[in-house]
Amino acid sequence: MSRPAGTKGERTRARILEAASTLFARSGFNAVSLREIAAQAGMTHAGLLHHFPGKESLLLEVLSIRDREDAAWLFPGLLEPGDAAEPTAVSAAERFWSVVDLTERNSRTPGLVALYTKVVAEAAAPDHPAHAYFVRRYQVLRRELGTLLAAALREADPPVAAEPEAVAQQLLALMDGLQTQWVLEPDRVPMRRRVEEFLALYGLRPAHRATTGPVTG
Amino acid sequence: MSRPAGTKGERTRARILEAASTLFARSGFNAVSLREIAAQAGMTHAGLLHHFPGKESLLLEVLSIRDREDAAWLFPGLLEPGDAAEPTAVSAAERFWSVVDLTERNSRTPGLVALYTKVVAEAAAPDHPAHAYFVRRYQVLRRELGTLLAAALREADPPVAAEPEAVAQQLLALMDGLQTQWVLEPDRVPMRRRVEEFLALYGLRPAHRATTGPVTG
DNA sequence: GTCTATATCGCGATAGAC
DNA sequence: GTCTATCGCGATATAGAC
Repeated sequence: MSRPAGTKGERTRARILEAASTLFARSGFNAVSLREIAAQAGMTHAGLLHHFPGKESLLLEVLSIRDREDAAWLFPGLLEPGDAAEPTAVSAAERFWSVVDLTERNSRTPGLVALYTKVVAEAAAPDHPAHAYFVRRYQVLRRELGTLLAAALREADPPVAAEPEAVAQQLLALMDGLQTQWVLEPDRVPMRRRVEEFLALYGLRPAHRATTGPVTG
Repeated sequence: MSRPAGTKGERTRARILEAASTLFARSGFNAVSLREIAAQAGMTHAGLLHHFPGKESLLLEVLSIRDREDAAWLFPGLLEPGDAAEPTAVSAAERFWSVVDLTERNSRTPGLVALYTKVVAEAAAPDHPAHAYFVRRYQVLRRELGTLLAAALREADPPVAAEPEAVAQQLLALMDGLQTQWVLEPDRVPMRRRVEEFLALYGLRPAHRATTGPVTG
């Protein structure tokens, strides 16, 4: 909470991001104007646009911070090798199921889930500022999740012969698609259950896990 | 191609939709202005907005026309009972696999797929003009696809005991999620193959189908 | 009544002065 | 690094034309 270290520009950026994060989470994307965000950060909207090229990129930055926090926990050592938690403290199987837990976590922040879905959809355009980011994101997730899945499939009840990266791609698609439906109709879409049913088809079961609460609430 | 029948207002609406469809498919959503669409339809942008409440709803209408064409073929008799093709000309199993074929068809129109994904994402907001439409769309798809799946599961190699609507929900989510990834990286996402792998887990295989080309090219 | 146009608003984005 | 000024945009209200 204390003032972040760094240059004045970096502190201003952080101030803007905090204001944007609060307002987006509260009111969505379209309903919030750059002028509001700028006012909350103590500037005009043109001043804000000196730090971020546009409104869309502001949303992307807010979401990718959250994304990076998740990734740092799930795949320690992937990003900044600095101060990640002890790398091999948890088993591959445990970390795999914590990926599934993200589904549950997302259920608690429907506003941001909807925004994330929106940004992914718009990033389809090759010239979109977030395009390269999402391409890389899915590549990394497929590979890392595939590695965890390979281990889990070997340990499965009868070991299952399946291409881990293909299953990872299916799993990521299933989770994304369930989120789309869940955002529309939360009560009719038991995300976690559908994911577990899917994994059970490959012989993967949650086993006896404590309610670890693996990711920051 | 000849002038559509109906009142003047209906003809104007059709003219606007044709202009919008052309321009959206060519340049996407954001890059096209209401003023351009209106000009191509021979009016001012305010005149256009007399027929459609906003730009978003214009896109929704364009996409839902296409959606309705698909639905009319897959689930004859669901909508206007007027002149649908002979209802029981094809078996449930055949119609089920033609749903999967839609995935292939979509691969040929990446621009519209991206727009569709974008609209679904934005329709998450309960007050969005398309919200009710998509809620109903997924309800109908789950139910109808569930019915087809129930028949297919009974005929499966060893008959599979699974909740048809739950499998339908998984299948729809998988297809949506695969589209998201495919739009970003067409070469790395073999949609059709992933869907078939998934259905094989439930004992469902395409069997010996001719290359029917079930939906209008 | 049905349709279209003019006028005005706040918006996101850009250019240039300080 | 922040501002003022300006642009075209989507949207709304309201008045006018058929």
